[in-house]
Amino acid sequence: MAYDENCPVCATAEIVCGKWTLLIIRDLADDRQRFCELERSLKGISPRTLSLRLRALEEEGMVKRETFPEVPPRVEYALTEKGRALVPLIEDMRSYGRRWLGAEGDCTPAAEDDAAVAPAVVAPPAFAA
Amino acid sequence: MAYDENCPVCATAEIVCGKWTLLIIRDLADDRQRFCELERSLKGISPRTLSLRLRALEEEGMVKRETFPEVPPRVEYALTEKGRALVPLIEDMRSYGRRWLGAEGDCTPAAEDDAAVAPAVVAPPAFAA
DNA sequence: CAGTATCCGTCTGGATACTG
DNA sequence: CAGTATCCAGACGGATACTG
Repeated sequence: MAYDENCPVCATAEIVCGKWTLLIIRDLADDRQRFCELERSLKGISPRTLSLRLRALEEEGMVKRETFPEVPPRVEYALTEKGRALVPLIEDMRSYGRRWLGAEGDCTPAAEDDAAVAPAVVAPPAFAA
Repeated sequence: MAYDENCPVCATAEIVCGKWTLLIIRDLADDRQRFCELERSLKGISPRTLSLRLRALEEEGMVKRETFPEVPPRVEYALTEKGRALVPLIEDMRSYGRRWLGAEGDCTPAAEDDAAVAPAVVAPPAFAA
């Protein structure tokens, strides 16, 4: 982009401006998530975009990526301290949206849970070529 | 864009995402500004973009436009209550930028004032064709 | 001064398919 | 599951010139 890097507002704006960035932070605010969980809660996001955002967030140090060398590959994403520091910003946005934009939904991953029971494993069968 | 309109965070994000939007709000936070003043403090913005943003902000009810039928045309922009409600968000961003992004500048229009003395009128001569 | 019109490049992000 | 590769459309925004 092209504005003053030294301005704290501008600098934060550059991070915040990505279309899904804030939503990812929001989804990660409650607890760590795996790639596919984010993919589901961020309904409509493409794997490419999610991947890009996650990578950028990781490079900026706001998200921590953890890999588990298991048979069904598992990767979890969580906020770092730097990332968590963004949460109040999101809360402000939520308040604003409710108060001035008439957006009443809560849009939290938990809210759109159809079955609260643990799905345990979605698809344990092999997938190797 | 394409995400949940009912989510307060998403709804606010759509407003906040425009490249210059937040900066305009910030510049208007202190006091009302005219078009050319914004053009100057938002160094680098094109009149087209400024015009578009201002118009959008006006339609969304965050900015109030006031015209003065004077010989050198004068138009001033000011925040509405709805627009002013965005200021705390900007303050959060400023704090974040300072604390985590190492952005130390303040980027306020007043700060980059070269000569504090009133320039009175920059170019009073006629400009009519 | 306060914009608008036109043109055009860039970047973002979606769709789809494929891999480790 | 967790991505990556490719292709592509459309939005965003800059430059420049011109008008009321």
